[in-house]
Amino acid sequence: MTSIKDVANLAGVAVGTVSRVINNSGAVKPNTRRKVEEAIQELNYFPNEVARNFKMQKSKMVALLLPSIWNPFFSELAYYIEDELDREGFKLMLCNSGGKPEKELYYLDMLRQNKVAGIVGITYNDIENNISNDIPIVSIDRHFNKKITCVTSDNYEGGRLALRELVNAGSRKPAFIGSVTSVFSETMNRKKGFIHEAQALGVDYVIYEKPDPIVDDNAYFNEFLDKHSDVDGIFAITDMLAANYIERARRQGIRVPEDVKVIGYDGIQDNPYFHPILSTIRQPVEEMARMTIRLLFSKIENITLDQQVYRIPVIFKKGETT
Amino acid sequence: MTSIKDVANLAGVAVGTVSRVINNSGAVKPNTRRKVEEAIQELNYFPNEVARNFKMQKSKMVALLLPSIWNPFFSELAYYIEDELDREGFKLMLCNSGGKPEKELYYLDMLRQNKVAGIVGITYNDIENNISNDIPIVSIDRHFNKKITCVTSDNYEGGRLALRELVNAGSRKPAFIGSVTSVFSETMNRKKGFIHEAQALGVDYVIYEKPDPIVDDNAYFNEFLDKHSDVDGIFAITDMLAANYIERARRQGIRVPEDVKVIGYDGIQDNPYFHPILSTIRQPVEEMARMTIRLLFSKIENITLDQQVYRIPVIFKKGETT
DNA sequence: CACCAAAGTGGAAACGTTTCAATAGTTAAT
DNA sequence: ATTAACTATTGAAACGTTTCCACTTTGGTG
Repeated sequence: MTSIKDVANLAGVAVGTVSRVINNSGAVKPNTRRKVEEAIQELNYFPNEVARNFKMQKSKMVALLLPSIWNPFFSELAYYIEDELDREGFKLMLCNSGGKPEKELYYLDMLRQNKVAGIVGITYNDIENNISNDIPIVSIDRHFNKKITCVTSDNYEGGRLALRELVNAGSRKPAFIGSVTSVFSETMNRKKGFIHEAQALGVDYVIYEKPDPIVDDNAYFNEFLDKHSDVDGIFAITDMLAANYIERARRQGIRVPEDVKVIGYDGIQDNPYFHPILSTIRQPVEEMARMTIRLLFSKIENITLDQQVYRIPVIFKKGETT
Repeated sequence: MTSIKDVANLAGVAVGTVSRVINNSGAVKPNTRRKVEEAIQELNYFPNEVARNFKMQKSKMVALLLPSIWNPFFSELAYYIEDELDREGFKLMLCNSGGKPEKELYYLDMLRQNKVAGIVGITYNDIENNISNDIPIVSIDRHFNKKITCVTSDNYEGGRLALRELVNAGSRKPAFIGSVTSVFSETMNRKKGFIHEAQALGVDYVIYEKPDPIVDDNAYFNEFLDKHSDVDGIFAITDMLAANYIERARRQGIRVPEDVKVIGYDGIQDNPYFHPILSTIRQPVEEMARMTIRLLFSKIENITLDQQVYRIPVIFKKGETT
């Protein structure tokens, strides 16, 4: 492999000079620069990024640690994250943890050994104490404490919005359905917003949560449909859960939206080919992704941030289910 | 940062010895090993992977270069690819090219500079001539020539299977719809199989292709629906196109599957919550992903492969549209 | 007991950069 | 013509490993 030394030899200058030409650092005479550039051309030289990373003791690699890229919400997020990283010449490393704590820690260790510049974490477990202080992290939808900055959609307002939209659509007894997740999860605020708005409006409501992880999906839904036959509106904590509910309700002869209005959360449907087209609280995925990376860049550059949690507004996207 | 030297000092041995302990290479007395391990513990030392990569002139990083991770087919693929890589301690770098040739080349350059161990390429353009020989590549669904090994589903058999299933479902005049893609694309064999099987069975058929990229989607479908009102079966080159067709047909009062049977290709629906549930030729995504990586490992280890193209069998997955 | 092979260990070179102190070259003012 | 003040360049050290050669120790054999 041709190295900076070969270029220096051919151009008749010292390696330091070549380095300065490549990096546009320090002063170089136009004439010298030309000679060096010619040598680079001639030898088809390109800098060894690995050697650079080694010398500099830092890389332009950011890791995205999430449960599964297969999840459409995450894959959209990943798309924009990669795009934003690329704008600054950063690269993305993808790590699927499966949501397993031990795998999360395993990856965290690996990332430390690989001296990544930063981490975007979407984790189920509290990684706060297992991460060395020197590596910047921004998490999405999980708020641990001040070491890790959190970006999230405005779950609380989303919950309020969902309740209002259900009521607007005619629901008299709306229900929130979801799974109990980590105490650190920001998504629980969807429930909180839902409840508060129902109370503010004086609306009767139901909360129905399943323990996470799901042991018996069928049992969960059957019990719900049995117990709460008077419910005429559903706010599901995710679009997938909403779709799942609708499918099961349909089998029991419950019509959506005629009998029951349904609103999901996420906005994963980006094409109108599959039905039902969900009414949903749309997360501004692109904005979240880009903000996450910009915050991460700030942390990498040691700029202290003024907030611990950044909440991005959501919008209601009307589909066929309200 | 604590280095191998600190460990050596504390343990009272030479750096070489510590290295041998860490890598289990060469002989080390049990007693010495213990001392070193204690020092490692005490200092909370972990090896600097970047320095290692530098010294070894190779990394355990594999890049996945594809149009967009947002595409559900690719995100499933990426999931399994990462999983298979991880089994051998390899890491995955994700690159979205947007299908743009210049971005593909830009990434290829970057990957070369970063000395990745290998590349999985899902590209729209012929990258064959723009890649240095020394970096192993396996491509998915694109067959350029012998330098790049190709993994693909058995598109030809998939096409034949689709035709047969349409006929079985009662179609008398099936049509193939798709976009004209790169000549290197293996996916064109879907059409070939479809045609051959139709001819073999003596069935009347229609081929309707749109130029890629799509300039006017509406015009495309309107023209097709106009011109070919006698068509009673559709084999769409992808599931997304099938779903798109169904939606448009529905608006014109065409019922699926009563009036027209539809079969897609890919098998992207992994949950039964959204309708229509497509009848489709399911690509064995997991198997393709794992085989791709195993072939890549072989190339990395300089094992010569016996084939240029590896075709994996597909299956017909019956949905609601036939 | 002397010798030898094998096992264990030390030490230094090398990988390709960047950076920095030291040196050389240039310009402009006296 | 000398000097001062820059500008440009050189050359070497350093980053944290691995590897290889040379040296030392160990254990077994004649």
